[in-house]
Amino acid sequence: MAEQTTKRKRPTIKDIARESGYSKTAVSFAFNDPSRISKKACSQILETAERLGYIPDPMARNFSLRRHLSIGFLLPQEIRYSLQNPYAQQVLLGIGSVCEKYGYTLTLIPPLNESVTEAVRNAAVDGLITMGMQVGMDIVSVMKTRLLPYVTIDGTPNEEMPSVNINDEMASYELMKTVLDFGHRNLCIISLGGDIFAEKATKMSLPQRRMEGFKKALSEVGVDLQDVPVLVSEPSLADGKLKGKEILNFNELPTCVVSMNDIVAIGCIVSWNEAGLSVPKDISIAGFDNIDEASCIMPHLTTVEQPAQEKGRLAAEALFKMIHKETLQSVHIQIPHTLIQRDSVKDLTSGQP
Amino acid sequence: MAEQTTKRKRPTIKDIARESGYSKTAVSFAFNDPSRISKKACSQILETAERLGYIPDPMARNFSLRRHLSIGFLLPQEIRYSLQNPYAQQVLLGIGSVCEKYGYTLTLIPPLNESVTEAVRNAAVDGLITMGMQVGMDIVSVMKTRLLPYVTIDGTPNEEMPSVNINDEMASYELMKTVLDFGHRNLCIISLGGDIFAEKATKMSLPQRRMEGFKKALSEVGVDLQDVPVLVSEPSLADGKLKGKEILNFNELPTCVVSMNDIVAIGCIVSWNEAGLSVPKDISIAGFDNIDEASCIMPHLTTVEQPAQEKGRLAAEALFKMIHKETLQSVHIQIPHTLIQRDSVKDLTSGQP
DNA sequence: GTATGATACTAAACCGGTTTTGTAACAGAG
DNA sequence: CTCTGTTACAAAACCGGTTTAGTATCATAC
Repeated sequence: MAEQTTKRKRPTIKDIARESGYSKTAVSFAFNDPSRISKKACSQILETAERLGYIPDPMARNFSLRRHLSIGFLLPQEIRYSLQNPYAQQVLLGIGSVCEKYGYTLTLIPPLNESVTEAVRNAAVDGLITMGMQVGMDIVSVMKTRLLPYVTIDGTPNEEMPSVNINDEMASYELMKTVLDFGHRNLCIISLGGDIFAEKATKMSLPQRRMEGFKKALSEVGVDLQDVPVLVSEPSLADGKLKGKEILNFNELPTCVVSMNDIVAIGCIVSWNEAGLSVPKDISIAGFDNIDEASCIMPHLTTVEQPAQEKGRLAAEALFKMIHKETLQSVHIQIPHTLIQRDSVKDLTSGQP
Repeated sequence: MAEQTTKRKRPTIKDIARESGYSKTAVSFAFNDPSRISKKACSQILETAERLGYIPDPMARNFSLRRHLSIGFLLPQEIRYSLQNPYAQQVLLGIGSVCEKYGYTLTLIPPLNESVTEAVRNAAVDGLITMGMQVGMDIVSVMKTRLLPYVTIDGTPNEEMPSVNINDEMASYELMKTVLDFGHRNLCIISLGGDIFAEKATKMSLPQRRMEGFKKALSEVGVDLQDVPVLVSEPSLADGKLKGKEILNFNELPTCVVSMNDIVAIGCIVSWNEAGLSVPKDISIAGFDNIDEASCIMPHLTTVEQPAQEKGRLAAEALFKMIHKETLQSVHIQIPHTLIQRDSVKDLTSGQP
């Protein structure tokens, strides 16, 4: 009854003030700007703090200073998908290295109760980096209402949407052209899906932009995009394997599969190998991203190199500029891509003079 | 001169109270517990909030409620190393999926100004997961002083150090025994390094524990660990390649390299392939972790499977238990490992009856 | 007609820091 | 000796919410 719970409580600045005989102000100065008080006061205060085990509460400090010292990375899908994708991992790495440089932490924000909007409302961050964000989404208005600076990677460049992109349409065009130049006409495309924004995708979404590039290359050789089967895969090895198997069940096996994503392409190769097929002898495949694994797997993957880390870095640098200037300037960064021709697409024209 | 900066300010709960004609309390209830006020009041307040573009400040809420809704993952080294390591990525994934489940964000905490201790002092989180933490480190006392719950993965199990581990000594013993059973005697070991705790490593650090396992297996066949060259590598593909090249310059090429880390083992294979060597014909190698890439690379890597995601998940679940019970109970979780024999270690005994 | 309780609200305290404002003591300038 | 400026500190306001304690109104019970 009379027994008191021994729930220890952290000492606060007030306790240190009382115990050391100085004021809260003095304690605050001792930690933040010792030049404002006498040497004696400072040492007495710090000693008291040490003795009582006082560490200033980071949350209270941040609240008072109206900052978080953290930027958020809004995950476009459940964590297990987002972080499973090596491309996203590289982007994360790029963002992270900039955070490190500025002494910020990096907050990974998964959808809250399956609601990305809710997650953004509650995010305790100074700015946000998103992937694949498009204008008109609820999230955008929440970020604007919160006056939260944001940058989107792989989203739709727009005046109210600072962005970092490669030229996806051009890159896809080049990739498809390479495949077509090798004589492939019986194709299959694997598009991107699985993210939370997919259902609201507009014409200018990332998969759509890449599809436009494919379409252009196809039309140049007289193939109608409508006649090419299109699968949609989540960006994971597992789903890639699944799509690979699915393709094996086609009435007519394509001579080449073009995937918008290396990890899915690799999944295909793995499942085809398991089924006894040899790549590119029996079937060719091209990917997108040039993740590290693309040059490890046999055969080495023909793909488009896009500097994922660089994307993350640039987005983060732009975001920090906004945070420090406390204004929402609009930036659009486009960085170069490179077509990487390796061994996964067979040349059907060779030997035919 | 007279021009006022048009720095928009977010409306606060006070503004909504004034504008709607109700009190702060009423506004708070409208958002958090509408049953406490009348329907009319609630709708008027929410309407006013909508009109003025009011979203409750997450920081102020969290501060008031003494919570962060975020747990921290303390990166043992610079971000570019930590997140480059597929093993750590899997751990992260495991932690993240639990955060998602509880509606928490996951804060990646890089060393602050190269000081992990400073980073922990300032971390705005409800709990911490660390990797390779050992008793007696400064960080531990900071976490205890802050009354911050914590769990360590791959650290030294200890009464003041809740932990998640496999039996590293046993796993290493088994791995080394496999190599020795295949007749290898001319070995090289690649140990773990590069993390911020390395210099303070005690006898019970992770590399030391694994070394003990190696030592035991070696002694059983009469080999002294002292006679085995040991390299230390950061857990990255790049450093793995470097160590691979270094080994090629040995006076006598080992018949088998045993790495404490798959990513480093893969780096070795890549550099050996580039040098024209064939694995395991010319040189064998065994790894540790069984990352996805271990079964992609040729030859498939002989390694120890440890459930990295599961480690992250268990650590996070334990941490959430502590957070919700608001007490620092000590837990020690050990999970099983599996030896995975694949094709990267040549059987030197076959053909010799 | 008064006590009782529920309803719907407000005022004020609180979370733990930082920062502005104020003041006493003292030094140096004129 | 007075004026001014500086030093070293304290008191109080502030950040933007939540929560406790309190009050007025009204319905119901007795």
